[in-house]
Amino acid sequence: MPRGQPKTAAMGQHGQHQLQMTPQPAQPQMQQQMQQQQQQLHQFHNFQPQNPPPQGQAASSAIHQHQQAGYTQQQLQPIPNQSATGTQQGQQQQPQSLQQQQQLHDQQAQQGQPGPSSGQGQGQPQPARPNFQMALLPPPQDRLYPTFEALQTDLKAFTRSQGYACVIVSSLNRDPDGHYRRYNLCCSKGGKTYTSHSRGIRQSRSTKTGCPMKMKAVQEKAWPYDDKWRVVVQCAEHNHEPFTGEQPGVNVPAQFRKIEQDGARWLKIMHRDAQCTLRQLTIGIRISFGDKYQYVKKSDVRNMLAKIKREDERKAAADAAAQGLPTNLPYTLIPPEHQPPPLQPTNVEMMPPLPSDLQVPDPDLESDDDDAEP
DNA sequence: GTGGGTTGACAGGAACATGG
DNA sequence: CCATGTTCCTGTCAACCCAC
Repeated sequence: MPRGQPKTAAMGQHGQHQLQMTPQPAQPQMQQQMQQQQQQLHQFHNFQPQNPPPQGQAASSAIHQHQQAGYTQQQLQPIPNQSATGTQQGQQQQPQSLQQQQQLHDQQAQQGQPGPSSGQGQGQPQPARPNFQMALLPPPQDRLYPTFEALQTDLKAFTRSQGYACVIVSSLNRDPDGHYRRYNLCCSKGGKTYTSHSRGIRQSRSTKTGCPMKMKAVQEKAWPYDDKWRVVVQCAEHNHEPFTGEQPGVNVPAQFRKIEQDGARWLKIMHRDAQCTLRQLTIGIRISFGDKYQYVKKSDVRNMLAKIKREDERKAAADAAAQGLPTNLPYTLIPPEHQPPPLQPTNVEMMPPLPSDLQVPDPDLESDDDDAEP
């Protein structure tokens, strides 16, 4: 939630928010646009993984990574003059000094242009409302996946190359085994609205922009799907810039900063055994896993260490409980040999039955019908 | 700069409503 | 019955804040 901005502005209905950067086409035009995009993607139906581009050719590490994942360069390469060109350039221009980047940012700020993430050509007049749509291409819809996990993995690789992330909005339509057959997905900048319960103590804000992009992942039984999973894009529009990845953690969706089991194990060892500091761990995990954790922030590492600590404590408590020991109680138990002997059962005198004139009928044995004859 | 506590944001599941 | 949308709840994440 942007600071000082009413919730309804940031989380408004689709197409009504202030951050609408893509002009809303008429409905038939949008359909045509989507069809064109799909045709563009369709020509890669039988694609083969490409060889890495030769040295010196403009190809970011992210593109290379997703080529390895099966995406062609053309698929991943946004159309020139779009913001994503700058996005990719931003990733390519890593050697550029922070000072230079700051100067560029300052120049753009003075010219009223978006930040370096929007990557406009220098010295040329820029449109006030750039269209980021081609940079944020929707995922291909012509692919079938054996599992939802496979779909998710492929989707994640594609959306990462396009500068956005997808999240699950809801899951539904369970089969007899209890497995979901459909997931509603959306851009991480969109999705469900959130009614804040903030008491104004913290200056926190939502990262949502009310992005209308949405799609669904469905497992369909009928031919030609044969119980396979596929993606159906319901709205391809975004209302925000793609994330740049120019600096780790800046503007990068949390979904691409998530530390998985391998990273967590590495952190655990380096923190506990090597006694590395938070700063050392952050730098270390960025460079030790290739591009996988290149966007991880210091706060991500700290939160992961806290999670590891919580899990360790939980495990220790579970082990203690399994041994019959107290877990997290503020006291300890007296050993059995020091406890007093158990009390012997004693005979308790029972109450005599009530006299007949003091007895009342049992309500449970009565009829619920008040009008019933006795 | 770092570690840790605190607190708001939000992902995801579940239940329910609605309409074809 | 199925598809879709909405709301509520809970656990986790993200980031603010402060002491050191």
